[in-house]
Amino acid sequence: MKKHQITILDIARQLNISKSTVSRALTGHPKVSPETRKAVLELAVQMDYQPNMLSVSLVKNKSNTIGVIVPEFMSSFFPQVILGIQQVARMSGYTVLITQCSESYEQEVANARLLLASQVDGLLVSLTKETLNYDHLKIFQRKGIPVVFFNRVCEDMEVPKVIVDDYEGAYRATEHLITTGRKRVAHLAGPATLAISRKRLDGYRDALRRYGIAIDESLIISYDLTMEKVDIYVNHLLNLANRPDALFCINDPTAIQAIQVIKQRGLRIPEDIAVVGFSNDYYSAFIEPSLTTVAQPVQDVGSTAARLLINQIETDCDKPIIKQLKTELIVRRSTV
Amino acid sequence: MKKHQITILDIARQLNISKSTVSRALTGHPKVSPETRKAVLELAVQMDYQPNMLSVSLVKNKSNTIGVIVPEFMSSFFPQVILGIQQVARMSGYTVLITQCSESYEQEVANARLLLASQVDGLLVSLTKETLNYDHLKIFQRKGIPVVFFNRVCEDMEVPKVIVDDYEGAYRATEHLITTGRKRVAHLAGPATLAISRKRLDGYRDALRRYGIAIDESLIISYDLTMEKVDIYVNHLLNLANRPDALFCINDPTAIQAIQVIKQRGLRIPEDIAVVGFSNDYYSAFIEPSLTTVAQPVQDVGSTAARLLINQIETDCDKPIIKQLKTELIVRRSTV
DNA sequence: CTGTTAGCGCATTCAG
DNA sequence: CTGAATGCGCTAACAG
Repeated sequence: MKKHQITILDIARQLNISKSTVSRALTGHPKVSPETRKAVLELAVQMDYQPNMLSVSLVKNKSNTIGVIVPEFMSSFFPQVILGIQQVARMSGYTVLITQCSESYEQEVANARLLLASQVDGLLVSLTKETLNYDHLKIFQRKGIPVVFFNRVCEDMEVPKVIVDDYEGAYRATEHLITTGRKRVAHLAGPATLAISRKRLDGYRDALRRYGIAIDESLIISYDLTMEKVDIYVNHLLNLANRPDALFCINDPTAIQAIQVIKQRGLRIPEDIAVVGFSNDYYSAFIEPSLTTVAQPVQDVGSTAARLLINQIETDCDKPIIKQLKTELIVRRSTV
Repeated sequence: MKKHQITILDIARQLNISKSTVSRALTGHPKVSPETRKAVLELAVQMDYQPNMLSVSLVKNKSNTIGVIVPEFMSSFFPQVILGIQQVARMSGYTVLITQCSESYEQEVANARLLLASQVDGLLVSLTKETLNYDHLKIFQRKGIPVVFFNRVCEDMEVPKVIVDDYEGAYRATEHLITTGRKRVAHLAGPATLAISRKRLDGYRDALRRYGIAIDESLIISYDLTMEKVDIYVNHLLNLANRPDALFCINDPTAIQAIQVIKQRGLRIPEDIAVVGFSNDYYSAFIEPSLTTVAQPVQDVGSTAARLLINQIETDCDKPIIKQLKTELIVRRSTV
């Protein structure tokens, strides 16, 4: 069976009037007689008429679509962000085209091309851990398509960004570990390519400094966010002659994995070693011991990013604002 | 700044040749001289030319887009399924347009209209818990747009479906509880509107029957999947004069929430009461105690559904196959 | 091999 | 208020 659709022409013929009148009636144009309008509208619903968005977008040079590029879909973080995005997009009459990169730069480039070809009116991006070149995103700017970054932002581009205060969050987390008596706080950091990794690392460092604790570089390990590596690095830390008594992890999945390793080694949490994560993922409260973590306003990240973008689309004013949302330390049993 | 794009015309003018030749060169048409092709291709990349998919889709009456409607985005289940979908879609040259309903029927209808207007070539759907009327989906059939259901399927429509063997999974889970010595197995079921709820309930019932255990209706509670209710119902079960010694939950989030309640009441798991879930969500292994659950091949659900759909789009043969994927019981510490 | 023409479905001129 | 005509960017059929 072939794809068939009802067009304006079909309903124009039925009613024996011109296409333009039908179009006007359908789009709520003022200059059309009440009777004609009524007749058109009724026939339209009766015939299951759906305007062809492709045509509309083509002729208006506006697709009412915003593209989203996220690095991954495994953790609950990005799906949640997307929830926030969709919410405000829908309210403003935009469709959301979601693409996902599985942390691959190549995939990110491919997704960008795709969204460009799809004529999105704006782009919301969070980078993969591999991304170092931004040409595929700069094309959007050059073509006059607004771009807004969120979470994993690009520091090379002068566009609006939505982030959380990673520095502050990391500082508070580390401070919490110190003030609860820990002396040797290790940090399982993210890849240095990501600004969030660097900021969290800075927060960690500054907290130690502030409390007069010498920074031991052997306690800082950067890794690529692949879960298998966590086992290796945590075991390495636990094998150190002068074992750490606390571990601050770049995110919750990392922390949870670390906890598994620590428990397997027969060490007690938090007595032998305290653990804190970052993000407050949905299940972090349920694991044993429940995880102390830095909560981010996940959906807010999405909704503010979308708001910023849509505003830019509709007003053409593009101040490269950086919205920094607050984090909150959630203390649970992995530290106290 | 206004949105501006490079068109075939632009590159045709630069090269002083006709638009059709450019088009042919770009689409890899055989009948075009190597020099022209080379020149066109080079200029195209140099100018950042991106074909306008809206036009292409419009003229070909094919958007190379498949629409996806999922009921929710909070748990990791649907994002994972989507991963599977995207994988095969991308390989076959399709874009995926994802929509999410927050378990609202109205939202589902709105999403369907949107996808229809977007001229998707096919539709992948998993129903919300509220959906009882399927008119918004039948429109696709009527217009000759293939539809494939997955996970939460519609029994009223004769289209391909991808499900897991819910009955079998539930049966095995219940059997496991019985053979490990439980006599009073309760079931926290999903809403009867969903076929998966009914099938899991049937599996549960049949397992009890098979082992000669009388079914106590007071131990079966159907609920609407809103987490807050779990506390109420679990407490109710625990307050029964003849308390259950096992609890089979419709899914993992429910089971995890139930575990929290049980622990708060000071009961031991699995000694006082065993718990089993369904889905094997990512974090189910990490909670305390780790959760015995029925694993589903999540990504496979997505990929097979996508394969079924694309096959239907491209061959026009629409046997309403029902693919039933296998489940696997994962035994962890919440039961033994 | 290449150029010309027509038309996808729609919104938007411009004339009545 | 309504109809006819134009074009969005592109492909396909038809002529050279």
